[in-house]
Amino acid sequence: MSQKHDRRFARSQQAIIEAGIATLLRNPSAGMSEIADAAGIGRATLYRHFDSREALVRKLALTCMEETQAALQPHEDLSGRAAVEAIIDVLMPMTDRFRFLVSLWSLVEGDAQVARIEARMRDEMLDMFQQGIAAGDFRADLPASWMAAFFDSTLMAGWTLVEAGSATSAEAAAFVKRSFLAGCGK
Amino acid sequence: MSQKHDRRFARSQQAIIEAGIATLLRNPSAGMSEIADAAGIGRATLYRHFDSREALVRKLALTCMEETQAALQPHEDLSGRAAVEAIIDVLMPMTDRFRFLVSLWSLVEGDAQVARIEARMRDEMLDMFQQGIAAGDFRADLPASWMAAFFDSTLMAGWTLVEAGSATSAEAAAFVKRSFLAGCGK
DNA sequence: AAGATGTGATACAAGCATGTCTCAGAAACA
DNA sequence: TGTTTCTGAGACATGCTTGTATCACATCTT
Repeated sequence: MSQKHDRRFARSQQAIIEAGIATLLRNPSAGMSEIADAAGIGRATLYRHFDSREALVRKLALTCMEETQAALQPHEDLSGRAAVEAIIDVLMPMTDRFRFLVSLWSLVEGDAQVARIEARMRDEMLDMFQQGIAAGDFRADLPASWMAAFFDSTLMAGWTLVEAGSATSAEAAAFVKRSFLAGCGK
Repeated sequence: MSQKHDRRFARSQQAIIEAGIATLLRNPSAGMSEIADAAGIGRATLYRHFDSREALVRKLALTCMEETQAALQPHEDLSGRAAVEAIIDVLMPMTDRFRFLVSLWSLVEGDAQVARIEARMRDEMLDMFQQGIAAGDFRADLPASWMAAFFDSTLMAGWTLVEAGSATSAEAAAFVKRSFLAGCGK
């Protein structure tokens, strides 16, 4: 990778991304000051890393998508129930990333690159469910588009429970698997 | 009811609420100008009806909760699967109302009255699921708190599908029923 | 150690949304 | 019809956020 920057630069960058996701998730209309404070850096430094608030939000969204995709990469070959279970196990602990995308979608949906990547990820999901239906793993009386929406929303429900303190991440993952597979499997 | 106002006043009020919900749902950071435009009224008039943006948002949330509760009222005596099916049928066409609450929760979660009403509605939901579990309608290996979260999220998934144009409201309702009851029923 | 690079603090200009006020005109009421 | 009530348009002050620029200082590199 390109190591063209100082250690400090990389450290700030990381702090910004982490704090940015957390802060905007908690308060979607947080300003640059609030984000800088949360990251433990000066506002001026934040602007040195990102030209504008819009650029920052965009970068955060892209990062979340990249990380999500990277986490799913190893399980690309799986399909049907096995794929669903693997994806849930991988995604449940990544609360922030996926949730950032779902909750703050309206902030980035206009961006072309973001939209392109999202479309690709969605298509992969649809394929996965389509395959599962064809293989007899999933019920045939529900369209793949519904399964994809249902899957995302069920993951969100799991995170809700974890955030509310009503369940651990592992417990929530179990609930998600049980309810989703019972709701779509056959 | 108290008819202490002009027809115009009532008409503006209604337009503001309708446009407010729709506009803020589309763009959570919409300003008073944008909302007034959407309602087809002047910004000054908007301020005559609501002292501040915060008061407006609060009113919108309370309205959504009232309408939701009023719609559910007639089915209060139902329980188990029948209750779930009835609630889905009633709520699916009310996309905006419930979705406003879910999507813009962070804007109103600080308000005491809003929180009180929300807590009551959630408790009623929990009771409903608890009863269903006791009656053998729902699986006993899933906590009622999960079922409540799962139920809300599945409704959201249905609305997502409708909004994306992938299904009609009736179709989505059928998907929601099928997947939710299969995912929690036994 | 010396130079390069990144940082925090601060000041600053500009834009935007908020909330207030006024006034002329339109619509409702009785 | 005459009076009351509501409205739209616009001016206005204010505060907040954005984005830029500067300077002294700290940290990294070599």
